[in-house]
Amino acid sequence: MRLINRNTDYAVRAISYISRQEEKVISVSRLVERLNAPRPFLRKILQILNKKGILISYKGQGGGFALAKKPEEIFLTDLIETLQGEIKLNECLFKKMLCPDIKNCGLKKKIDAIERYVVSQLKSITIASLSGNGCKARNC
Amino acid sequence: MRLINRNTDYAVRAISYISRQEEKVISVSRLVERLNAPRPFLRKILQILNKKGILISYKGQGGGFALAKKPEEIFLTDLIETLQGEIKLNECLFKKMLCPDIKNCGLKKKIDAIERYVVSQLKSITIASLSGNGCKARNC
DNA sequence: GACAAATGATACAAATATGGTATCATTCAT
DNA sequence: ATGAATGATACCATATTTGTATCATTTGTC
Repeated sequence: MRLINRNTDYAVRAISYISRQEEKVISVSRLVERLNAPRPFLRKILQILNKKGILISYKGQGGGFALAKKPEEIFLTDLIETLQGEIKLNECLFKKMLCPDIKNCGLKKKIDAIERYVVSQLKSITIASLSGNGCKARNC
Repeated sequence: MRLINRNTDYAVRAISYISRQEEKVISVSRLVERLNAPRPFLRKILQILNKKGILISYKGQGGGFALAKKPEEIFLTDLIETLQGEIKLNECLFKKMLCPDIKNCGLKKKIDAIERYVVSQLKSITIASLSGNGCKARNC
């Protein structure tokens, strides 16, 4: 039961790293070196972030990835939703089969409330808020 | 990314159901019927809850499972921890490999705070609080 | 224009977690 | 004694997560 998986974690590290460099465009080779991430796996992640408009990619010699937004505008929820899918702590496991009246399920209501809180908290986290923190830990 | 898996969900349903019956001891056969759960799977769950002191089992003819505690004393966290393991939203994925200073990781700190909140909320949920709610939905 | 350095796209595979099955042993009320 | 129940445990199927491999396309440099 993890809120953040490896996709997202690599993404956070990569974006944080890029955001701290002088140069804007950083190659995968450099990221692989710094993050100790498996190259094809990291590439896949970066490609997705590119498609989603969080990064911009440049092909050809001297190419790589740059931020498409300011670090203050990249939210953790964006990364999670892009790389792990919608944030749903709740997702009832039985649907109509077992639950004649899912709307009145006490458990669902309570978990829903928790979920709303978690999402609201995650929404407040940006790459900038992580880096600013003196977070050398995540290699950012 | 679910807070509650099928183990726990079946457990909640089973315990809720038992708590609402006149008789104290309920057989697996009856639970299977009411909950529409796969018998061997449910048995495994009930056996674990028995070992953990949440249920009491009675062997032999007329046997089955009874609550070992009052519904107000059975917390959702107990069930989750017993059946899914410790509640850890956070669990850093890279340990020492990548993180030279995990204690100062900004992301970890933030997720930790969220985790504390979630656990505190889950701790406030008991079987009684679910059943009392008019929760017919979960077949309790 | 040729070439090498980079990403784009995509199919495949290994490892792990989750959900479920099967079977035999043991206990106990009748 | 017997049958109805749980105890213990090994196994299997499926889904998800994590990672690999490969070929196509783009682009800067000579």
